[in-house]
Amino acid sequence: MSKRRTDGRPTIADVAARAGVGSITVSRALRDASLVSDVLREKIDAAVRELGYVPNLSARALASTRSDVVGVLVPSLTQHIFADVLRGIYDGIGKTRLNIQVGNTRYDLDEEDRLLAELLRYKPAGLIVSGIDQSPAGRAMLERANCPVIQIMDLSDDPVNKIIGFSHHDAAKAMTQHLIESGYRRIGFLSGWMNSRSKGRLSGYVEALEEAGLFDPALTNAAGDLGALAARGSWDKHQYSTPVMGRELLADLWRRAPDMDAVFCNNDVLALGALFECHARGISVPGDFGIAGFNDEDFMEAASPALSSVRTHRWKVGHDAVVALRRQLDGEPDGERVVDVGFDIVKRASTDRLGLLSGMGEADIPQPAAVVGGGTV
Amino acid sequence: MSKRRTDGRPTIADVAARAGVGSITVSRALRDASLVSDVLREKIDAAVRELGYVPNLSARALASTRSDVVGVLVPSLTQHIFADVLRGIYDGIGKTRLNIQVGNTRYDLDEEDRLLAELLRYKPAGLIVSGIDQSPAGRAMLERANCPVIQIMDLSDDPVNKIIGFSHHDAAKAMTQHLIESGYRRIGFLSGWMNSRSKGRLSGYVEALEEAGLFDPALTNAAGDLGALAARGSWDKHQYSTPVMGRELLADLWRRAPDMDAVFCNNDVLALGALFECHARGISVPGDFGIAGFNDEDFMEAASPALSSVRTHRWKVGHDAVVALRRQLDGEPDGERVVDVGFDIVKRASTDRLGLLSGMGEADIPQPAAVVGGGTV
DNA sequence: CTGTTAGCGCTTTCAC
DNA sequence: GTGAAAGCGCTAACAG
Repeated sequence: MSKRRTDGRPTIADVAARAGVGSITVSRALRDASLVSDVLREKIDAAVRELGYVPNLSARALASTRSDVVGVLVPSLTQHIFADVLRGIYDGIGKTRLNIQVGNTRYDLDEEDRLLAELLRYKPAGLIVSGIDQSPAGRAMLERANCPVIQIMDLSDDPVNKIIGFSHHDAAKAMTQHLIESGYRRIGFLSGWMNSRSKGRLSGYVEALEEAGLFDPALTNAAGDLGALAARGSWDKHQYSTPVMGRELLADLWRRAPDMDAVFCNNDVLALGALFECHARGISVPGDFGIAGFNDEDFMEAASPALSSVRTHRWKVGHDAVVALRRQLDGEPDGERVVDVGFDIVKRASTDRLGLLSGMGEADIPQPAAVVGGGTV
Repeated sequence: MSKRRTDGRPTIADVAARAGVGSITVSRALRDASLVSDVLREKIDAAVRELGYVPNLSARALASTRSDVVGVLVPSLTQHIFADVLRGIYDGIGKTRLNIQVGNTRYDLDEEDRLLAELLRYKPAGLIVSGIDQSPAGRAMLERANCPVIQIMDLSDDPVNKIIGFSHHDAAKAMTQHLIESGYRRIGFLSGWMNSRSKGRLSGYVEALEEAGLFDPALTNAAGDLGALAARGSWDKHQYSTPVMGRELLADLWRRAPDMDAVFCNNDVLALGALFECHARGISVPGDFGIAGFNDEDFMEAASPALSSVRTHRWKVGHDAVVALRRQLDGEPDGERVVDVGFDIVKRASTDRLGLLSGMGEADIPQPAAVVGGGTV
C-alpha cells in the first residue's frame, strides 16, 4: 500500500518519463518552448498530449513564490461603468497566462479590506483597485503587497504606485459650463447616494456655477432627502441609481426649486429617469428644460431627444491598467505615475436650447452630437 | 549562504515555533479552531497576530489537492443580465473561504474551452457555467472536472450535473400570448445577434403566433438584415443590443411590414430603443403600437409609458447556483438535477391597448404593473 | 541545452 | 488532543 496522496492525474514527472527526459526539461518546455531543443520539445509535446497532462498551478505558484492571479477590486458589478472597466481589463489580459480574480467591495471599506487580505493570500502577480479612498489598513496592505498595484478611475497626487483615470471635478465642471453656455440659469444637480467620485463631480458643478454667479444650494439634492427615500425602501446603496430614482429625485428637486430649468445628473441612468419624468409631465426638452448625464452610456445617443453626457473612457482605463501591469511585470519602464485619460463633453439635443446642432430633425438616427475633448489625455 | 528560496514572510512553521507547538497544530487551529485546545489556540492566535502571518493558499491547495476557487463562465460582462447573475453569485459566496474566478467567453465556444482548461489548472472547488451549448470538448472537460458543476440560465434534460434556470421558450410564448390578448395582431420579433437562448425565445414567439394563426415570417428580423448592419460597423457580437440598434432594427422591420402593430423585443435594451423610435416618429404607445421586452431591467418601470417585460430571476439563479455548489461541497443532498426558477409576465402601459390597468395617469411613479407568474417555480 | 538536488509551505498519514 | 515524517507537483539553483 503506497502512501501517495495523488489524485491520479499525470504530473510533470509522468510526462518526463514518457518523453524520456528530466522533469525540469518538461517544466522549461512548458513555460518557454525556446529553452529546449526542437527534438525534445516535440517529444514532450507528444507526451503531454498523449497523457492529457494539465499543469497544476498551485504547485507552480508554490515553487516559484508567485502566482498568475491579478486581483481586481471594483465597488459594483451591476453599474455599467465598472462592467466596462472590467471588459477593458479582460481584453487587456487577452490570452496571457494571467488570470483575473474580481472582488466586489460594494462601496464598503471593510469589505474592501477583507477582500484585499483574501487576495493577498494568493500572492497575486498584480492588483488593480478602484479609486483612492482606501482605509489606512487597506492602503498599508497595498503598499506591502509586493506586486504592482494600479489604482483606477480617479486621479491622485499620491498613488500607491500608479494611477490611471480622470478628474471627476473637471469633467463635471466642463459639463456644467456647457449648460450655462447653452442658456440655462437655474441648473440643478441630481444625485443619489454619493461616493467619493460623485463628490468630486459635485464640487466641479458647484465651482462652475459659483464662477458664473449662479450657484444656489437649493438646486442640489445631493445631501437632501435621500434618507427619506431610503426609509421608503425604494433603493439602497447597491443600486443607488435607477431611472425610477431619477424620476423621484427630479420631482423632489422641482418641489424645492420650481424654477429649475436644467439638471446635471450624476450619472446617465438618472438622466434617463429625468427625461421620462419630463415626458410624463409634458415638459419639452431642451426648450423648457435641459438634461445632461455622466458617462455617456449607449442609450444616451438613442434617446429622443438624444441626451448630452460626459463621455468617460472606462474601457481604456481598464485596458491600460493591465498594459501597465504587464509592463511592470516584464520589468519595462512604466512611464508616468499619474495617467489622465481625460473625458469628452458630448453635446446632444437635450441641452441644445440655442439650436446650435445642425438642423437635423428629431427622427434622425442616431442624433447628431458635438463632441468636445476635455481633460488632459 | 543558504539555498532557501523563501520570500521572507512568516510561514506556519514560524508561527508554530513562536507558539511553542508543532506546525500541524497551527494548521489545524487555522482551519477549524475546535480541533485544538483552548490554551494552544490562544497562543497560536497571538503568534499569528504578532507575526502578521498570512496563509499561503497555493501551498494549501497543493497539499490538499483542492483549491477554494470557484470558476464562473459567463458570455458577457456588460450585459446587465449577467451582471445580475454575478451579483447573485458573489452574494451567495458571501464571506465563505470560496473565491470566484470569472471568465468571459464572449459567446465564443473556443474561448470558453480555453477558459475552462485554464480554470481546471487550479483544480477548482466548483464550476458555474452559463447555458447548455458547450462544445463537445467543453462538455467533456466539465464531465471530467472532478468537482461540482452547475449550469445556469437555461434548462436541459441532460445537465452535466445540475442546472438552474428557466425556459426561454415558455417565457417568450407567454409574453407573445399577452400581446395577442391585448389586441395586437401583427406582432413583430425584434432581435440582434441570436444566441441559443435567443433562439429559444424566438421559437416561443413563433409557437404562440402559430397557435393563434397569426404567424408571418416577414415580422421577424431575427435572421434578417443583421449582416448588413454588421457590415456598417454599427455593432458587433459583444455589444449586440444597444438602444440605437433597437431603433434601427425597428425601422428596418417597419420597412418590411408597415402594418406591424407591436414588437416583442429579444431584450429590454432593444425595447427601449423601440420606444424612442416611436417617440421620434410620433407614434403613440400603446394605442398605435405595443412594445414588450425581456428581462425586466429597472428602466422598464420608469419609462414613459412604462414598458412591459418578462421578469427573469437572474440574481436568484446566481445565488442558488452557489448555494447548490456549497451544498454539494458539504456533501449534503442537492435535490433536483433540473431547477426551474420560472419567470413573470409584467404587464405595463406599453402593451395596455385595452386599458385594463387601473385608471392611473401617466404621471404616476412608478407606473402600475400587473405581474403574472409563469414558469414552474 | 539538460539534469540532479533540494526545497516552496502546507496537509495527510499514522503514531502517541 | 498533539506531533513527526513524508509527500503534494513544480521550479530555483547549480552543475555538467
